[in-house]
Amino acid sequence: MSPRKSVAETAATRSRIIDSALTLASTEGLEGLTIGRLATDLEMSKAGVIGHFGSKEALQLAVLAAAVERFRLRVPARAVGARPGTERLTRAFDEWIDYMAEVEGHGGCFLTSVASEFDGRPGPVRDAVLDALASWSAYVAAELGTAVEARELPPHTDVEQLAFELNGVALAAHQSIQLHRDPQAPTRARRAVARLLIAP
Amino acid sequence: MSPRKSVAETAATRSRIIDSALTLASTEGLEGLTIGRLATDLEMSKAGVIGHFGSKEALQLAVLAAAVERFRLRVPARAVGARPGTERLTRAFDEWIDYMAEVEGHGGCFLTSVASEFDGRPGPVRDAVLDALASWSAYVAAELGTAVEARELPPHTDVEQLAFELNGVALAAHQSIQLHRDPQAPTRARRAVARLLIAP
DNA sequence: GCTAATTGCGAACGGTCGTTAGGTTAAAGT
DNA sequence: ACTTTAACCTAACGACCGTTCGCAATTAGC
Repeated sequence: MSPRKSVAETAATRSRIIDSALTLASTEGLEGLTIGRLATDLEMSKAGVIGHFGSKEALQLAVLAAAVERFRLRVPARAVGARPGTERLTRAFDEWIDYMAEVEGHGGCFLTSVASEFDGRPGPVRDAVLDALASWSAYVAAELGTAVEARELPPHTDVEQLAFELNGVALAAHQSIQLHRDPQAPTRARRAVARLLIAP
Repeated sequence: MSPRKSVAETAATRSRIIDSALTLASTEGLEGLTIGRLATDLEMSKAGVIGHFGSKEALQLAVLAAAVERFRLRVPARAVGARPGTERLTRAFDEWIDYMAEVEGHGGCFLTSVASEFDGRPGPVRDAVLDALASWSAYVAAELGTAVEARELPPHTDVEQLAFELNGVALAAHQSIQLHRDPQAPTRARRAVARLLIAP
């Protein structure tokens, strides 16, 4: 039927699968994702799809890794230009909020959704989620530490507490956008971040 | 085999099923809940289980309704004793946080989990979730309004904004407890609520 | 040009899914 | 005492699940 592709196109097919899987999993969940459905969407056979990964769990991990990479490129990478401290953090949360509000089918921040889906389900997927969130937490904590040192925040600031509250703002934004589809959510979230990061 | 039960015990069986389904769905999700698995846990046949509800979706709605009722009895009902305004709201969030931190197998606030699971899945279940959350939102907004009238909060308070941020605190608590199993989460959440509700 | 490796397909596997039909048994109504 | 109703069962249904096997087609290495 179709002509065979060169080896260089193997990676292309792989990422085509992951792209489609990301879209599918953002509505059905990472566990609700099925190989048959994925194969239909891609106009491939089930064997052709799973052959690239070996098992469903490996596919799930690959999809998650792709989502994490996408988040990294979209959020922290776009904030490197800003001055370390509150400025960079504000920028990063700004980007995150924009990212969640994009409606190009990928259903908000995939990582946030999967974190909720797998919170009570031990295994490699949960571990990978925890890794990604730990990395993000470390990033936020480091920037907050810088901000305190630079006196942008009061010296007695409880960094862990502030990180907790910032995370809450992001989660509230995610829910407002995904569930309630409230167009004011990004504005509210930005205001909340500002209230936390700009010393009163 | 087993003796037939009286009609009065029909409701008992029904609630036995719902109880078990709540436990199961709090780890597997409401969609990941399975009639076969449920029947095995209850030592019943699949037909015996589904016969009480008619379809899986009806079962899901019944489970959700039970979770909502449980939340109502646990959170707002326990706050009626407190004075309307910030006092009652603080009490309500206190109860909510305690509720989420309970580890008796029911996996935190079920409503919060399902809200995330069905945020991108239209249908009766999503509608029921939206109803429940709208009711809770109205409750919070009303108490905040009372607090503003009573000058417990500044007159220029943006009630919607404050409700958004309070919701974020609850979501952060849910994630910290369920995913990270951080024993400090309740303390952090209470501190965050206090920072929002006690005028600086 | 020949061989080896890669890529994807078709078909099938045992298993589980939600749902339904029909039968059995006990309780309720009269 | 007899009938009706309700609760629950076994058995089966078609559909789909993830996974595996063998095979055809194409490319890469030599």
